[in-house]
Amino acid sequence: MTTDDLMTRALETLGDDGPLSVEAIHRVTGPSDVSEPMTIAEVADLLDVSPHTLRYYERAGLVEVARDGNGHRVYDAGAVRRLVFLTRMRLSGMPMRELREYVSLVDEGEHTTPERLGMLVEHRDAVRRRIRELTLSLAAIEYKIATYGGSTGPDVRVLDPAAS
Amino acid sequence: MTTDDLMTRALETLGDDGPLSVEAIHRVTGPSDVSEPMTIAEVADLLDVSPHTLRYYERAGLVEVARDGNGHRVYDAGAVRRLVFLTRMRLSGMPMRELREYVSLVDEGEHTTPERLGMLVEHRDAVRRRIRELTLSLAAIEYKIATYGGSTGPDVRVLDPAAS
DNA sequence: TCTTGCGTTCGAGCGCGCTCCAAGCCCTAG
DNA sequence: CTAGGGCTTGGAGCGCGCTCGAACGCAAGA
Repeated sequence: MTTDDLMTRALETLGDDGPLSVEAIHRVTGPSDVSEPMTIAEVADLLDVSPHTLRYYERAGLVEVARDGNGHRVYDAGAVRRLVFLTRMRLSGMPMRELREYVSLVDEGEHTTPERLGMLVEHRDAVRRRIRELTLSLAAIEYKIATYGGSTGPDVRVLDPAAS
Repeated sequence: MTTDDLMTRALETLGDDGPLSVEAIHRVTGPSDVSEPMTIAEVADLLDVSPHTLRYYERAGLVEVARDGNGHRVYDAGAVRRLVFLTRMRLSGMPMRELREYVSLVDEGEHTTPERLGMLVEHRDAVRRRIRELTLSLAAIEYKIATYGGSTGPDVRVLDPAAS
């Protein structure tokens, strides 16, 4: 296991029930030492994605990466920061298409800031909805585990209609 | 919009911050009037999936559905209950492969109960992890929105290194 | 009667996000 | 000198979960 990546470390940092304090978010949003240029393997390790995926993101136009004398990729602080952002968005379910759109807005300059903010807000809402959906499913799964009788549906009614 | 499906209704029922009380879970796990046989369109509507998807699940061996005189599918209470379960598991991210495995365990009989329970527990843990992951991403997204300066990375350090 | 609409089947197609392959280059260790 | 390992490229391949197309059947309504 590559237990060294950002997300894993952040999750461990927070423990099992962190209230997501401001400091926690600080740790989450910026724990890496973005200073020295990194190789593709190092970045892959940091972000817990494969080098393949990093090249794929570059080909998709999501990030520009310089090359050293041997033609090898060199990820500077800016590239790493962008990839941290990109992988976080991917992990939270933003499709590649939107990411491409977002990045092209960034490339267009300052005046697209409102639009970008709009995308972020929209994605935030989508993530919130997804969390609520999962939370609901989780409750149902836990309920099923607690009352497990087999078959695909020990339906509630069967057990205790009076409880409501 | 098909606002009538189970999940949507459950989400509305809970409001925006429900503590997931027992009654809430009752409502979530068994709100449908499973009594009369249903047509494919009705089930699709109930579960907010397409008829295509229902046929696909059947082809995949996840559920058996009877036919009426015209060869049309007739979903009885058992089939509907199973499909409620299946779509909930799908929605919470269980892959088709595992669902097939689960169902085949059900078909094998009572003695596979422990194994099925194990699968549920494993899935429950996966859902919990996913929720935590999303919650973390959400915090980062909210942070970015709150401090939005443009570019792909107003990195924390840039803003207030002293805050930690 | 004829059209409309909902259903059926089987098989093919598709969008997504990687993931891998093949051929080649460069550097280092043995 | 050679072998190994890590990197490069463009393009092809893949697994997943649907989603759709084509050809057809049946039944109710204009």
